[in-house]
Amino acid sequence: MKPKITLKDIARELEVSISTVSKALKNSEEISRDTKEKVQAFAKLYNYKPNNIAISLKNKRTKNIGVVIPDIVHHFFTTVIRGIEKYANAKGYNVIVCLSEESFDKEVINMEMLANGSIDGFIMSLSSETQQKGDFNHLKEVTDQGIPVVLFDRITNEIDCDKVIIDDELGAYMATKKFIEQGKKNIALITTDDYLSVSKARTQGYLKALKESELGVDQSKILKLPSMEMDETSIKKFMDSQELDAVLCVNEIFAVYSMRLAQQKGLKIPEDISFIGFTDGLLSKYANPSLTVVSQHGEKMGEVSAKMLIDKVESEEEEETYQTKILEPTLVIRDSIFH
Amino acid sequence: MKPKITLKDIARELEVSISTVSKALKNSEEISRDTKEKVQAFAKLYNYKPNNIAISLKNKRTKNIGVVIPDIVHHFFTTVIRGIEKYANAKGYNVIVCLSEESFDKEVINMEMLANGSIDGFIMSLSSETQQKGDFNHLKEVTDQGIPVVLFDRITNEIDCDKVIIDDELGAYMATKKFIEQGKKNIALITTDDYLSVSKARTQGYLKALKESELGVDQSKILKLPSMEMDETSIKKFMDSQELDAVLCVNEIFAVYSMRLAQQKGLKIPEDISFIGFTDGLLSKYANPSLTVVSQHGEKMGEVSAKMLIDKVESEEEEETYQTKILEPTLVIRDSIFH
DNA sequence: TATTAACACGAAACCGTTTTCGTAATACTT
DNA sequence: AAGTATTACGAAAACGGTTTCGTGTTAATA
Repeated sequence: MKPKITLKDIARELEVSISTVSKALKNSEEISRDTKEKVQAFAKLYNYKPNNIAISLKNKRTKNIGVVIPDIVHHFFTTVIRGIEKYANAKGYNVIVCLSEESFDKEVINMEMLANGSIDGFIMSLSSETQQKGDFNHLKEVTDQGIPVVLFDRITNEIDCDKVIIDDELGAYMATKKFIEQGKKNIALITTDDYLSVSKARTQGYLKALKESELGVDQSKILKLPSMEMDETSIKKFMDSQELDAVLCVNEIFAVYSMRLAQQKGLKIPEDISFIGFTDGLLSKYANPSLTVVSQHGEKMGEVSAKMLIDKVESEEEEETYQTKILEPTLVIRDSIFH
Repeated sequence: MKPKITLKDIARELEVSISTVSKALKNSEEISRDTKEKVQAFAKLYNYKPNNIAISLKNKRTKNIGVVIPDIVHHFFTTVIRGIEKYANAKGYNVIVCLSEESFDKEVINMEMLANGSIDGFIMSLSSETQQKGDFNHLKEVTDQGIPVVLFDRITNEIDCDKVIIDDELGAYMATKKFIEQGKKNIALITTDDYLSVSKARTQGYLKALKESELGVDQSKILKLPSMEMDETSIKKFMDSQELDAVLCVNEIFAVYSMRLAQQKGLKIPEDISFIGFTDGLLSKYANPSLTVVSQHGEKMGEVSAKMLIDKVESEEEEETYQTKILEPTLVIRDSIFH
């Protein structure tokens, strides 16, 4: 057990003042060559490293960023974290991850825990409960205190801050259009209630593509589930009640599950029925057949979010100008549709 | 913009000393009822919250725990994090996540970043590069400084600290035994080189089960890949060169991919060939057919690790006694084998 | 030789808390 | 009335750094 050594220890040992040690270690011009060498050698020998907490207190900067997300088991959030981590780490920042588990209360508690000095800024995606309630006071409090916030994916327009999203409407539009081009006539949508900002946008994209075509919209071909939670019964009932030849799903799990239902009915994919999902995860890649998806570029989204946040944290000016970055989704073509 | 209020602000405003404010807020007996009420009311009005950093500096306790893992995109690690987060959060701790990306250097850098006061302890799983090199000096340094460490899943015996693993050997043994019981004769293993502690243990379980049976071991039925990275070519070559009726894989991706290869050859699962993987992730559940797996109970593992760490962090005594918890794996039976 | 400049360093404030200890003012004994 | 106990508070140190400013010593200048 060799406990951490402090400036005071070095100062005592070398019989100089703490200030001298501090300056010597920073190679200050003020200190003589001799003293600097002595101090630096001693510091290296005893492996001196400044205490982060003390520096944070002095600088009022922690070099930590708080990430509050609804879930970590979903591939999309996982890749976003990776993107954040990558950028933040390169800039010398650490990432504190908090999970709201889709709960408003947990989101609030997590933010309060972090907002008292632990972090320099937040990157977050709203819990479904928060979007449903429409209560964003916890965000307002934080921004009021001057703590920078970047919202990604699940955002709200009621808070002024930087935002990063993908063009979900465009993604769904592209996917639906693809179905139409390939001659599909009965195109279903499996989504969730509109309170989730992403689902709403995706539904709009789907509707837009259909309205532009001669097919038109058939409300009975839209299944709105209460949440992103898997609900096998509802999906099965929906799939059984319809004559479909294409299905667009708001995530990859819904898509893979409904593919299986179709296969069980003896339908051939993609000849009889085609599928497209959202989120380019492991599931899509290794499903059988592999699933065509709208990729959300989670890692990129994480990097962009981290860059926006850190830029704001490190900028001197107090300009209150916020931007919303919209990333382009891309269609990753796999075997669940015609190539 | 209303910046954070400090004790000093309250003291100035109320014309009392900082100490009085501090004590009043803690409901100290020393302070008169009048003063306490006045201070508390003022604090509530201005939403005073103590600064975490200052408290950390004073207490030499951050209430942060550092989690260093090789990867976050894999389901197993993701569930472990969730388990850690859940337990840690309930205890008032925050979780700082760092990714080593299987790189030794990143692991070292991450630990050094955190070891200078940012965290009270580490929970980690070694990067493959670290296990390969066998260099654990960064861990030794940290434990030498008296920082508690809990190692999970990918561990080493060269460091004295608490450890949490599942009985990988048993898991593989159970799976292989299952194949044998179901009359399978040509049982393959797709794994990685032995430097990965988990792969080594799993291989041993596989070998043990075969040696106990009349089948015996056939080295040509074992494929050792250089890492957990997907290597489609090698797996395809291996699967093509063998007459197999059962395959045990060291993760779910290998398993799902080799299932697909078998299906492409026209084999029926599980009649002609059965599959078992490790890791009970989304992939296993939604694969077609669904994949039987050895579940590692990641979330449980995370909770146990967090509990061990926090117990150590909060214990007064400096007992240098370490334990290794071994969790039992379970077989989750799905359609890739006979029920 | 007196004045000034350069050099090398230390004292002290500061970041925001907690906590020990000292003490003035009041209340209680005898 | 003198001594003691209690109450209610403040001063100051401490956590581990950074940074400003002051100062004693030496060297350069007039």
